[in-house]
Amino acid sequence: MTRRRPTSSDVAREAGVSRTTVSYVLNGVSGQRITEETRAKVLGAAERLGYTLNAVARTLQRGHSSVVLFALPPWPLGPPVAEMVSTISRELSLLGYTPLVFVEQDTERTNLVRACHEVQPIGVIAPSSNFQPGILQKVCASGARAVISYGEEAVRGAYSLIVSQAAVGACAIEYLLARGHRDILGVIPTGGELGELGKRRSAGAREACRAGGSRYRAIAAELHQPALESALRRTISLRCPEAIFAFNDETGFVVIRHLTDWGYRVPEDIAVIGCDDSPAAALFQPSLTSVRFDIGASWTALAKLIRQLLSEELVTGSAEWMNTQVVARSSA
Amino acid sequence: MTRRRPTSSDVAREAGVSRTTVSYVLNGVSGQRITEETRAKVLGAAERLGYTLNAVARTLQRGHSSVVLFALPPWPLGPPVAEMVSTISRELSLLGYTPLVFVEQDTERTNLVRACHEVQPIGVIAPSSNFQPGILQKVCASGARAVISYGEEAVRGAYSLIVSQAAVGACAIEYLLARGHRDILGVIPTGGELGELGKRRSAGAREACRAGGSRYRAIAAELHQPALESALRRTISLRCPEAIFAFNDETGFVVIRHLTDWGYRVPEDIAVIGCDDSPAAALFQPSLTSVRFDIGASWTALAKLIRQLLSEELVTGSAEWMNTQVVARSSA
DNA sequence: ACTACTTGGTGACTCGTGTCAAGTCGAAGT
DNA sequence: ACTTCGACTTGACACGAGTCACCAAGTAGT
Repeated sequence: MTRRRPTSSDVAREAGVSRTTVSYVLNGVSGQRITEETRAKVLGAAERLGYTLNAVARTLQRGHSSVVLFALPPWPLGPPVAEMVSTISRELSLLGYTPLVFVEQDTERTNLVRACHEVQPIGVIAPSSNFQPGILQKVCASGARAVISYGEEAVRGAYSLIVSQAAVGACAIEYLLARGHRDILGVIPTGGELGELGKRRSAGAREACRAGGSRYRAIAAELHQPALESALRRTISLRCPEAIFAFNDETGFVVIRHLTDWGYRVPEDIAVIGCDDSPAAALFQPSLTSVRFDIGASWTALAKLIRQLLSEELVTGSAEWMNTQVVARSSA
Repeated sequence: MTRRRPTSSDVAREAGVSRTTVSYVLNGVSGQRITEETRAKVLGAAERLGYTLNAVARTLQRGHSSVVLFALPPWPLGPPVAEMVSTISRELSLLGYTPLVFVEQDTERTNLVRACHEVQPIGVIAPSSNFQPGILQKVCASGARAVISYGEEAVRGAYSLIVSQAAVGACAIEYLLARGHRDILGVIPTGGELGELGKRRSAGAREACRAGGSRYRAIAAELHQPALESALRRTISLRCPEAIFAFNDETGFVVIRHLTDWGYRVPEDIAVIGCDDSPAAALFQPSLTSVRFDIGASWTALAKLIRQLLSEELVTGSAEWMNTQVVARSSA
């Protein structure tokens, strides 16, 4: 039922020429002299047989495929990341590469290396947290010509896109400072990679408060748990903050709900700012002020960068790759 | 800098045996007699050299890799899909396969075939809308041993997971009928693939209403646009429905916001039910009743199915693969 | 001492493509 | 008649692994 795909030998036989000639014609090799007539014969035979080249064989011979592997961290990804994935996919696809997404497992980080061995991608884009010592070398040894890391810190030997979560926190704080708030409380969820993200954003917030001469406290607890509610109540009754910086919009929703339940008015008594600018933020009552961040101003710029990296030799460098911006609504 | 990876020939040389022996030892081929001493020599040499097998070469020889390609439709994917992806990834990874995600382009559907040629996956999981005539055959010809389709309709020749959007709509309506509502309005967004989804859910809703002896109207408009607001107002003033079925939670939020702005009480005057059970649904005021659907009750069951398909010959069949369930909250 | 059989291991071929060096055959130049 | 091109073709090797058929040495049987 599943017929064997025709090979270049089949095409050669059909066209009555040698396999070498077929290869030269189909790859448009320059420096070889081939008559228009022969070209036509080969092309016609390939067409008739429905020839498609075996990419795996070419990968074996070249040492790398045309796949660009895009590794994603294991935690659930929101709409901005989804958009990033689909846009980069489209751009790479237009450039003639085959974009594939690799979802990391929280258990083992070396799976990225396994995936690289499996498809020998020409390019790899992965979170910087993934590049434990030795990983980059293994990825390169698998044939990758360009490696791009994205995340908080730079990776030596890879082109690093700095996506700073600290900057997100700082952006939120600067907005609150500009509104005159001088006592700010951070609410940060714990647990797993989300907790790691939270620490980063909170650290950026604390630093911004220090620089702006403002007080900063933070409470950390698991979302949707009674522990968060009680910690929040205790902290607030101890000393009521002027504003609350929520790790993300969902945390913001929870905080606002509790505050209003307890009789606080938002934003009159306590202002609340979230992060991520999720769709629900505009619809919530009161509507939630949130930090919107675009990972990279222009996707075509990223695509261009990737093409450069792939066409030339392995280049290293780094770039700030995050725009943050507060979307002001009624909660702060 | 990027040293060549050692090959099995290198291991053979290091161990002082032939390449054949190395292959037999490393693959644990039965029916071959190999001394414990030789085994140890080979294993030791492989260890010393840090040998890792070149998967591409094996793919060339076997005709397929250990990659399972998971194709995703081009529209933005919500948290449930993200969870599905990450869970299936984990399960397949545990089974020894290499799961990779392929994000389809809205422009060209044949890109899936290109990706298959590039990595020659052993298994392919793709939306049923992708299987235009001829596509399945090409995917199989690229070496795939198991093909699973998911979506509204079944695909001949592939194992089909029926994921019925109509059932989601029907589930919502049945809940409303049980609550005694007899005049229901559907609010469905338009545009692109989301619109396609909407039509399906709305059709299921209409059918359920017909079966239950209830009236059903639907309005379709682009979300967050004035057109939706005016259409909603006009329709309601014409005849006030007892309940509103919103295509998804976000639509539900918008609807509730408008209704309360206009002085209607939810659910006393008009009940509202959403779909997707998004995190914000519980936090919204009033909290939004929503249809939760698990795509497949048990992921391990799906993993088991995949393993079966991969280990045995190509099997076809189909299964209903959707559980719907209403999460009752205050809005309906 | 000859054959039969087992043990332990190897040479050679395969998968499909790229590419380089060498060879062929006709036509044109001197 | 000899050389020199142009336009190919041919053959060979490489990429890295899997695997079938065979072989040399040792052992047992008669």
